[in-house]
Amino acid sequence: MSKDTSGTTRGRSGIKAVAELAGVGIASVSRVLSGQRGSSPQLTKRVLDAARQLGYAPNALAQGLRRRTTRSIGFVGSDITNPLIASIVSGAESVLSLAGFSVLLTNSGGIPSVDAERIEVLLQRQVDGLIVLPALEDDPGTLAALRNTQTPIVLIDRTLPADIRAQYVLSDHYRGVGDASRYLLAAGHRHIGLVVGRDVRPTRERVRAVEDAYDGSGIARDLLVHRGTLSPEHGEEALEEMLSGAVPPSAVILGGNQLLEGALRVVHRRGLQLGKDLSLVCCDDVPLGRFHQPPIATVMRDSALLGKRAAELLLAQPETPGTNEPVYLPTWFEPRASCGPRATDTSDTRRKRTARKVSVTQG
Amino acid sequence: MSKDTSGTTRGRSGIKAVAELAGVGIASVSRVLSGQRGSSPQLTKRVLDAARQLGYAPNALAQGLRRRTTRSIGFVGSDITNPLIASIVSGAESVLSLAGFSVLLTNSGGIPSVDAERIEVLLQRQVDGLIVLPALEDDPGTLAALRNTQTPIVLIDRTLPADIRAQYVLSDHYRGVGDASRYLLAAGHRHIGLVVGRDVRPTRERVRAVEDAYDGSGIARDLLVHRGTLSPEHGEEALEEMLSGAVPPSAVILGGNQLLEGALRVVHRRGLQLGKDLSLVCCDDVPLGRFHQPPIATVMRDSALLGKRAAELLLAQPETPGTNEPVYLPTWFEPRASCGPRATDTSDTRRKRTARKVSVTQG
DNA sequence: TTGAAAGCGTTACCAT
DNA sequence: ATGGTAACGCTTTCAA
Repeated sequence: MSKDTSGTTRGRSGIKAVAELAGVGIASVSRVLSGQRGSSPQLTKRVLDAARQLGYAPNALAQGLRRRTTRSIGFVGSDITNPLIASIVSGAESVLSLAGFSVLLTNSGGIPSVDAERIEVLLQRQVDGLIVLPALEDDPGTLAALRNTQTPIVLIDRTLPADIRAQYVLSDHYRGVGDASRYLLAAGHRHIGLVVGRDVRPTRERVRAVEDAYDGSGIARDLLVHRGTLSPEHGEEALEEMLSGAVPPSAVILGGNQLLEGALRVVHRRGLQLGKDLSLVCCDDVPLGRFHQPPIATVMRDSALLGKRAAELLLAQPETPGTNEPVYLPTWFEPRASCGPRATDTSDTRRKRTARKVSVTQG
Repeated sequence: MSKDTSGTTRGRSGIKAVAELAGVGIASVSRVLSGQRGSSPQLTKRVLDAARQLGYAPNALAQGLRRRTTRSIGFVGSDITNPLIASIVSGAESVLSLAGFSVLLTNSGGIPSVDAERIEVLLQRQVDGLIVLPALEDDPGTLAALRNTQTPIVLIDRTLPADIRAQYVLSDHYRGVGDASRYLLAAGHRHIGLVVGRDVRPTRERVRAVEDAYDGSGIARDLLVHRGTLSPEHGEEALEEMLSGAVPPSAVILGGNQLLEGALRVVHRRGLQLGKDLSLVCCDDVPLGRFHQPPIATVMRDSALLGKRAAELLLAQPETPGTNEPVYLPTWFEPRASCGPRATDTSDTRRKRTARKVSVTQG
């Protein structure tokens, strides 16, 4: 059982054991190991040797308790399974781990009360910072949890009431969706469908972008907005409902990549040909989106960059207390074959050219 | 600045403050708040009130230091951006957070030395358990890091030397890939290409599965194995190379979902029609795989379940010390239109029916 | 039932 | 340059 051939007897040894083995004081061990200068070469060597021999590694809990900093940050998102979120986490983690920070990951499943609870758990764990993508921007519980701390907070793609002390990393959804809308309008589409999620910043920006695109083109607003959750199921339901309506849109913008799968189910079931029978734009890339037949036009963004910037904001915090300007990150429209000119088919006569404005359907 | 309208002055208050405000001893506060019975109703009420009034939340660091358990587990994987890994993490997180555990997430980028380093960091942070998907099964550093601890460890889809004290959650790749192979052989394919990653358990099982499928069907082994990393780039390179070879396979199995994107680039570039010019099988689902034209035949598995089982093993650890049987989880082949019968085209005459056995190309 | 005090493994102050 | 010691915030004997 106990073959101690190796001279290295690793195990649960504390700083005390190192001090004893090295024949020095506990404080000296601490000093040497935390890389502070002010120790003689001999002492340093003795300590280092002893530490190595014991396989000593400091207890981060004790360090954190004493130093009042844990070099860890918490991430609160809805669902790591969403490639967009995964990418954000990945971007943040790469920056943070390089700086010696660890990431505490939490999924809330998009449930506001869980958001709040997880934020509280992470704060109890004394994280040095929080990156949050809350499900809602006005959930009392979530806001209370965020208000209840001095810990630096970075929000991604959300804007919270001004009394919340936080920094923001925001995507310029307005631009990408605006470009997509103008592209569609230029292609002759006059009735655009927009599927969005809950009332958070990206949703508002996207709606505004399409509306402004209509206005800017001097075309009467004829926008069909469908609100729900950003799930494949909602994507399916929303598109089905839109296409079954009295005046189906000839082009649809999906405000979230998770919607695409559901939407494609409808497209395939109905045997629609994208870019011809229906033009489709998706917000945020989906792995095989560009290999779909036809490729799916997409409002792109560098999602890993969102996470990186958020992490950088957190890391810079101590030095830069004042800079509260939100960080804006670009989006851009990549037209692909899923978008085509509006079919000038006979059924067009069916359309009532009433002065419909913006109609909203709850999903 | 300091509007103290609310009676609740939340903040950094410790257990001491609660004790003072309640006019009781520190120990009593601890007892009440950790839900131990043995306190009078009056005491309990006083404590609870004081705690609420101060917005007190215990410091998990101090608790962990004292209790010698942190209710946190570490996850070490290559890349959360891979939907497979994301799904595993998500499965684990759902089980763990329900049990009050937090997850420390780490990405190693598939670099063995980083695996080792991250394991060590997590151990320093005193995690109560580790879920690991190391890049290699025999990296000395990684093995040393794992050996150097009493902390419970669960490995996913990897088998390590017997001297490593760990539990295993393994997918039955043999079955799924075997079924896929038999399907292809039955469809007339005689020369199958297999793209795999590094020499880890899934790779070995997949190779073995195809070989055994040949043998079991009484067909001479004519397998072309391409080894590399499981990246889109390698997928592209591998397929390109295989198809450019003297005797290109008529069917290819991709041993990893990340390969598909690259492979599809080749397919589209060459204008190949899947299921006709080339049959393609992918291991592990890719979001839009079934919506590709034609849909991609896939060796499926419940990847979230891998994470869940791993988490459950960790949570059960204290009670079940002995049970060291690996947990086996199924995979299954879902044939889709990307697989078709072997084309009996003229170029068939070109094939030299030499007694080639298993040829291996390094990627 | 309650509370004082020791101790978890560090760090940082303050002498020496 | 070095080491003793008091905290850090909590849990857990142990006495009362």
